[in-house]
Amino acid sequence: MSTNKTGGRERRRHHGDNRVTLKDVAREAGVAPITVSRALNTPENVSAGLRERIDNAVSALGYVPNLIAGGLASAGTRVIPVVVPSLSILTYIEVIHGIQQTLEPAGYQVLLGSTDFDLEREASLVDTVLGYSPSGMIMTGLRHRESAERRLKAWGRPLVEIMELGETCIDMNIGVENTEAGACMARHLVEQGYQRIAFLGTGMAHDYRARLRYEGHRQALKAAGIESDVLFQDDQPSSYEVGRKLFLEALDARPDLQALHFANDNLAAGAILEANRIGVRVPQDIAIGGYLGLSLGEHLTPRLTTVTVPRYEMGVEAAKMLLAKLEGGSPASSRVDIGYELKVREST
Amino acid sequence: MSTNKTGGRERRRHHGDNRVTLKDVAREAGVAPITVSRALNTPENVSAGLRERIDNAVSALGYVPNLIAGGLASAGTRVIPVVVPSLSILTYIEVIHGIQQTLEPAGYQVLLGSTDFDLEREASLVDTVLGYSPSGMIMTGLRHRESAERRLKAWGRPLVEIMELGETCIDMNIGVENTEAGACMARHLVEQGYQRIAFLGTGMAHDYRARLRYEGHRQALKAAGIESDVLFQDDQPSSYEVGRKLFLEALDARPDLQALHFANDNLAAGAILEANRIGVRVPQDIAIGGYLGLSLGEHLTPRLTTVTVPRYEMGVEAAKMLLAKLEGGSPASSRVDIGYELKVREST
DNA sequence: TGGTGATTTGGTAGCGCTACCATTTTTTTC
DNA sequence: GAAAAAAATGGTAGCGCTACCAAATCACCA
Repeated sequence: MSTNKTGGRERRRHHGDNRVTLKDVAREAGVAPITVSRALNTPENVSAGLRERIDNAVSALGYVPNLIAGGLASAGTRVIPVVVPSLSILTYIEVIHGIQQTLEPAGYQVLLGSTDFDLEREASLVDTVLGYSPSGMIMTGLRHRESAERRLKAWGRPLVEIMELGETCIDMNIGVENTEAGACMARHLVEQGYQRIAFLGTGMAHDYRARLRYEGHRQALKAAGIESDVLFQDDQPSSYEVGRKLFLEALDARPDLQALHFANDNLAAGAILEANRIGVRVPQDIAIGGYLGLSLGEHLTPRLTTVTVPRYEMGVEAAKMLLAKLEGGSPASSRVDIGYELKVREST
Repeated sequence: MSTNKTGGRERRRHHGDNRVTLKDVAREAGVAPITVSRALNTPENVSAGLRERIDNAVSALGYVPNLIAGGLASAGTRVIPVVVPSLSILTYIEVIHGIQQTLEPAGYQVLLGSTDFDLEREASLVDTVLGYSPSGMIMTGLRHRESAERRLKAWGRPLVEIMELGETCIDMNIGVENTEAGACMARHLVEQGYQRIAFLGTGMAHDYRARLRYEGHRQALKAAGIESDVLFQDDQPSSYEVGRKLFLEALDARPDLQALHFANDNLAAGAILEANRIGVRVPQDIAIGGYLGLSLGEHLTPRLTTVTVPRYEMGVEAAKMLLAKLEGGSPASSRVDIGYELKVREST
């Protein structure tokens, strides 16, 4: 029975998991706890000899720091909440992937939050995650409830708003000009000689970035002298199935249409796959354009013309901006246009 | 200059963000801090009158609990780390989605970790995330480094291992019998009359669940009296592109093949899309089967025969098992076979 | 009306760590 | 070689919250 070195009534006040603590390491190494703390956090302030003794004690005891305690005592917990509208949309996943691949090697962990496009939920999620004393934070979009915005500003730590670009971000901003991107595809369709062009999207009631792209689409058509404005939409989240549905709906309702501008590649792919099935020729019978640059697009027949956005890279860059600020410096720029690219392929 | 009510040299020892604390609420409501804590955590132990006064103070001051401090003082932090091999594989994303949609409404936050299929990284990630005093945890697979396994056992809190099914889990287990699933598709192909069947997969060196499916495939073929065993593999992660590559490689190397059993639907979809493009008829020229049940499969021409696994549901169930245990009870079962289903469609 | 038990409130002592300052030791300088 | 500066180590006091126990209040019944 290993009573305990100190021999006392070690009843361990709380429910302690009996984890090895910094104190244990200190005892083992014969130094003060604070010195162990230093050896781990700012090794340059500890003499080489002690450092080694402490490192040995750490591995001998299998010590793992309690980040919660550290977070309470100092500041951040090396947690970075990432708040996105949805986890069922590939776009956000790819951004998160980029973020995660960049933050994890730097010793930060990603805390996931999703809002289902509901700004009210976003606001309450902000409250919750701020409770974890995060070191920084990444949020989607530039529009938030006033309460959330106020709290984030008061919070005062590094924050990157992604996906969208605007004048008035809280701290840092990286994204694309959605209006521009929408206009880009519309212009392309017009240049290809199409006149009767529809825009097809989903969930545009809550996804205002999709609305921005639609807005760009309309402006571009107008600029080209096309006044008619055809819109098909659906409330379900984007999927191949909804793309297929919107495609059939459009064919049925407006057989005269020459080109379809889909709000994203999922929808566009669903349309092309259905076209393949029912023998509609793309682009001869009808042209199809998308947005995002999903890899699937390149494997379709015909390959999908799309406006690609470097989603993974956006995540990486957002994380880098955050890291730059976390590590005391400041990012090269606090407002980054990650850009987009029109990929003209055979579907238009 | 608002010096401070107490009038003192309020230098605020640390770097405090000046956040409203429980103490502030207590002062505002005219009660002891501990009472506020109770009003928030176990309101049934506080009289209605006080409860209301405290609630008012909370919203008047905009108090948000510091979960870090709470986590340190009590036990868990209401954080649930979810450790997966990769965030670029749709399967894991869908599982995470299910987990997140179930845990978030219950007041738990998901902490994301990815291992890149490296058990060494997994072990160190386990150390890191345990540092956050999580309330519970979800991990992928049943095989871990001995050190990680030891720590998790010693940790003693709810843990669900997902994706795979086995006799010896650490705490709770939900998943599918990969060997069985692999055998299921192979049997189907044999029953359809195909004899010369290949298995095509990626990253099988590190993805042992894919190896298990291959193993099942082999056993089924053997059981059917087919001794030849053709395997094509690639080291890159699964993608449409790699599926296409493997498909062409197989056609080229073994023109006599009758059926291709792909390790997942991403690969199989890449193959069908390429077949469409180069005019290979599926299944007349060659049959194609997959694994997972990605929605894309249903939109291909021909539609993809696959073994579906309810990935989102697996996430939901894993989270429910965890919640059951976290809330003091115990899950209906600590080992759940989420099952799979052979979806026979036109590609075989 | 006093005594018993149930309910409600409060006090105290940490959870494990680090900021801040004090002390000791080493190095540098004239 | 002594004084001054720099570097290395330690002590103490919390970070904001909750577990545990003690005290006070209330309800109830003989």
